[in-house]
Amino acid sequence: MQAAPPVVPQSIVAALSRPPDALAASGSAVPIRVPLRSDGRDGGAVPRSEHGQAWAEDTLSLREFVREWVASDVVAAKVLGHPACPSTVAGIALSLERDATDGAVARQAVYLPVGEAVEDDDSLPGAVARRRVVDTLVRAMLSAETAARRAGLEGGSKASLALDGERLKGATASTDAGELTAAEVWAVWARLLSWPGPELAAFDAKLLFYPALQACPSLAGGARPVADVLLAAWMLDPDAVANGVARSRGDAAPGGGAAERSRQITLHDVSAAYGVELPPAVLRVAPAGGAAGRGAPGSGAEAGDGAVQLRSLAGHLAMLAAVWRCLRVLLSRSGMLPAFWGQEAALPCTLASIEVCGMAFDPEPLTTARSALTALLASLKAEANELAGGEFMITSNKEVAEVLYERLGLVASAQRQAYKARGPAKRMHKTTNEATLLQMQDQHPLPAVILAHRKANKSLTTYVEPFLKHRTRARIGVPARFLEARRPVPPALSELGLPPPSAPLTHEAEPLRLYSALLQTCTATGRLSSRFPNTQNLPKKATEIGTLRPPATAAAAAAASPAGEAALPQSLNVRSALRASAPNRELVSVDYGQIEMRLLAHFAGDPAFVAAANPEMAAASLDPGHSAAASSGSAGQPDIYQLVAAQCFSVAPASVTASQRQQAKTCCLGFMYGQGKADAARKLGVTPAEAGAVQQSLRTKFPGIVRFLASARSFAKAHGWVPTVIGRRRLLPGIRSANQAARSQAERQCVNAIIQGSAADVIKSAMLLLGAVIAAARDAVFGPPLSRECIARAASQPPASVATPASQTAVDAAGFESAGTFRGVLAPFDGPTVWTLAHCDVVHQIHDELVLDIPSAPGGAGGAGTAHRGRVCRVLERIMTDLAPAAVERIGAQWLQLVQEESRAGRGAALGGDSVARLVDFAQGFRCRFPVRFAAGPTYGSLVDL
DNA sequence: CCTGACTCC
DNA sequence: CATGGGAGTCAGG
Repeated sequence: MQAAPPVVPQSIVAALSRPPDALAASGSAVPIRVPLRSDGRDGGAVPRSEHGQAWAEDTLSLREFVREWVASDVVAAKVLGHPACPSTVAGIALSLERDATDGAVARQAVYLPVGEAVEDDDSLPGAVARRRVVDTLVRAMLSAETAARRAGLEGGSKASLALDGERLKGATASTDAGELTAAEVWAVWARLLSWPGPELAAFDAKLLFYPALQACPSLAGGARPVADVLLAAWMLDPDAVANGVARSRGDAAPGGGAAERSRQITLHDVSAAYGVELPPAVLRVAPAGGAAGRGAPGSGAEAGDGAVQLRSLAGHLAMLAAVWRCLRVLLSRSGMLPAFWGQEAALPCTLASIEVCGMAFDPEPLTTARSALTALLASLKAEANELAGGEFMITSNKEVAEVLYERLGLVASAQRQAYKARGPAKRMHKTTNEATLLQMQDQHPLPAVILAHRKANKSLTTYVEPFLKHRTRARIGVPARFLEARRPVPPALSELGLPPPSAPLTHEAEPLRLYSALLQTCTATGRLSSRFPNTQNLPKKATEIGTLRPPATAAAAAAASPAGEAALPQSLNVRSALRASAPNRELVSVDYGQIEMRLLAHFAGDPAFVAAANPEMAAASLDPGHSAAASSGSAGQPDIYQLVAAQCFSVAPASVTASQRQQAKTCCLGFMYGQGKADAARKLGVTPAEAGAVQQSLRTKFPGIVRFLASARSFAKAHGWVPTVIGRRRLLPGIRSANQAARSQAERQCVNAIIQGSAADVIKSAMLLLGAVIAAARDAVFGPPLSRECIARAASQPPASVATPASQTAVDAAGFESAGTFRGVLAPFDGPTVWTLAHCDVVHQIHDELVLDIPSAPGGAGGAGTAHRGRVCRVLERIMTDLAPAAVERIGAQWLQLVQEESRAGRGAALGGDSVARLVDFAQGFRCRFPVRFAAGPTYGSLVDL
C-alpha cells in the first residue's frame, strides 16, 4: 500500500531553515568589516576603550537597552560559572553589537547575575544590583518585543515561547522586583533563546541551553539557532576541531592557571587559528580559554578584582563576536550557511535536552553482576597463572604474548602473522587479539582463559563500574542542579486516563538516571559522539558470566559452593540497566535500516543497485526485469544484501545462500570504506582471489558504483574536500599529498565521509523535526511553556480518556490553540496523538537509531495497551522516512545553488561540472526511501521488534 | 571507514 | 613519582 506522497508541512521546513532575521535580510552579501587576517591592533573591529564601559547596570537605561537590542547586529552570550563553585551558574553575560555608520562597532554589554550562588556572595560584581538588573531585563524583554513589532522585526509569531507577559508583569508589580525567583530569571533567559532578533553568538551553545531548558522544557523544539563559534570552526575543518588543536607551548603559559583538559578546543584556539586578535590589554585579563566553568574551585586568581573580572568578560564577549564575524564570512564563502543555520546551529538545544533528560537507570543488575564478575576474574587469573606455570600479568598483552608464543610455544595461522608482519621484515609482531587466541584454543587451554578474562574485565571496567559511579553525578558539564526536577510536572497518570499505579510516583520512586554527554563537534564526518560514559557502544549481546568460565574451573567451583554459584546471575546485559522512567512508560527504539547502503545506491544512481537497496520501492518503479526479484523474495520483506547477492551471483533471490549473502554484504560495506580485496578476503575467510572475484562481479553488475567511487575521488582531488548532502564538508588535504600512504588514506576517507556524513545529516534532521513536534505538543497540552499556572492547569485537568473522542476536546481545551509557532507542525496529528507526544522524551541517539521514553498503557492485552506506542510509531515513521529526507534535500538544494553560483563566478573553475553534478544531484530528490524499524520494551536490553 | 574506554609501555 | 602519547584491543555504528 503506497501512502500518499509525502506532504511536508511548510512550518516544519521553515522551522528547520529559519535564519535569524538579520541574516535573512542581508543574505550572504552582508558587509563584514572584520579582516580575515588581523592586520592591526584594533583595525576597526574592536573599538578602543569601549570594553566594560557599559557594564554597570544602571548605565544602561531601559530605553537604551531596547533600542540597542533591536538594532543589534550580533549578541554575544556566555553563561558563567561562579568562581567559587564553577559547577553552579552565576550569571549570564550579554554583549550587544552593531555596525555604526562610521564603521566602528558600537557595543553595549549587560551582565545578568542569576542563581542561588550569587545571592550569598557580594564579592561578585553586580550582585548588589541584582534586583534592579533582573527587573530591567524583564521589562526590557517585554518592551523590546513591542518595539520589535513596531519596527517590523516581528519575525513570525513567537507566541508559543513568549514570556507570559501579563502575569510576569503582574508579579513584578505586586511584589518587589527583586523577588523574582530563579525560575523566572531562567524563563527570561529561555525567552531570549527563542528571540528571533539579532544573531546570538556563543562558544559551545549547548551550555546556554542547560539552564533555559529547566525553565522551559519545550524550548528544545523552538529555540533559535545560535551562532556557535565552536560549531562554525568545526564545520570549516571538522578534523582539526574533532581531534583538538595542536597544543603550542605558548598558550598554556601566560594564564599560569590550571593546565586544562587536553583536546578540548577553546575560543582562544579558534581565534588564533583564524588570526582574530583583540588588544592585548583585553586578552591579558581574559580567563584562560574562557573556561570559567572549569577551573579549580577557589582558584583565587579570578575571584579577586571585580573590575578585572568584568573586563575579562567583556574581552571574551568581544572576542566571541569578532571571531563569529570572521567565521560567518568563511561559512558563507564555502556555501555552508544553509547547513549551518538549517541544521547544525539548531541542534545544540536538542542535544542539551537529551543530555539533561538522561536515561532512567536501574543499578540492580549491575551491582549483582559486579560481584559475580569480580569473583570470576579472580578465579580466571589464578587459573591462568596455573596453566602458564608461573605468575604473569594477564592484562598485559606484552606478557600474554610472551607466555603464549615463547613459554608455551603456541602458533597462530601463518596467514594472520604474515599480514601483521608486513613492512620491514624484522620480527613478527606477536598479536594476541581474539582471532589469534581462538586459533590457539586447540593447542592449549590458556587462550580460552585469557579471552574469558578479557571479556569479563571489559564488561566490569568499561560498563558496570563506570555506570554505577556516574549515575548520581553529572560528569558531562551540566551543573548538577539542572539535572534535578527536570520536569515541570511529574508524570501524572490521570493525564493519561489511566488507573493509578500500585505505588504512587513519589519523589522517592523517581528512578535514578544515567547522564552522558552527546557531542556535536568531535567527529570528522558529522556523526555525534558520546562520552562520560559512552552510551553509543553498549554491547548488544549479554556477556555470559556463567559460560565464560572454562569447563574445568566451572565444575570445580560449582562443586565447591553449589549454592553460591546458583545465586549468581548467569549473564549480564548492560542495556537492561537502562529502562523506561516509570512503570507506566516504555522505551521505543526506531532505527534506519541500512541507511548507508541506501545512500550509496542514491549516490551511485545505478538503477539495479537502487532496486536492490530499495525493495520497498521495487514494485512501484524500475524496470520490469527486477520486479520479480522483490515479489519472489523470502516471505517477509526481501533483504537488501540478498538482492544484491542475487544480482552478483546471477541467481534467483530465493536461492541465495548465506555465504553468498555474506560475501555480497562484506564487499558492499567494503566499497564504502575503500576496502581492498585482501582486507575483504580476511574478513570473509576466503582467498584474496575469491574476494576479488566477488568485488569484480559487483562492479560489473552495478557500474554506477564504480562511477561514483571515481567521481568522489576526482572531486576530492579537484577541491581538497568532499560534501555531504546538505553541504557539510570534510577537508582532505592528504588527497594531494606526495606521500602514497596519506593519499590512499584520503581516497578511502572521501567516499566514507560522503556516505557516513550524509546519513548523519538525515538523522540530525529527524531529531530536529521530532524535537519541534514534541515541543509543539507540549505547548499544546500544557499551555504556554513559561507560565507555571498554565502548566499546573493542564496537570490538574480532569482525566481524559485517550480512547474516546472526549480526549480531542480535552486537548483542544488544554491549549491546542495556544501552540503558537509550531501549531502547523501538529496539523497532521489528532488530539490523542498530540497528547501522547507531549509526554515523550527523546533519550538517546546511536548514529542511526533514536530511543524514546514514552507513555504506555498497562494491561497489555488488546489494542488499548499499545495505543500510545502506535501513535508514536506513526509519527516517527512520518518524520523519519518522509520529512527528514525532504528537509535534507531542501537544505541541500540551497547549498547546491550556492555552489553553482560560486562555480559560475569562476571561483571553482577547476571543478568538472560533471562530477559536481553527479556528486550533488540530491536536488533531484532521493532515489531511495529510508524506512525505519521499531522495537519496544520496558528496558533497553529487552526491546522486541515491532 | 567513524568513534570511546581501558590497559600497558 | 606524575603524566602524556602511543599502541593494542574491543564495544558500537
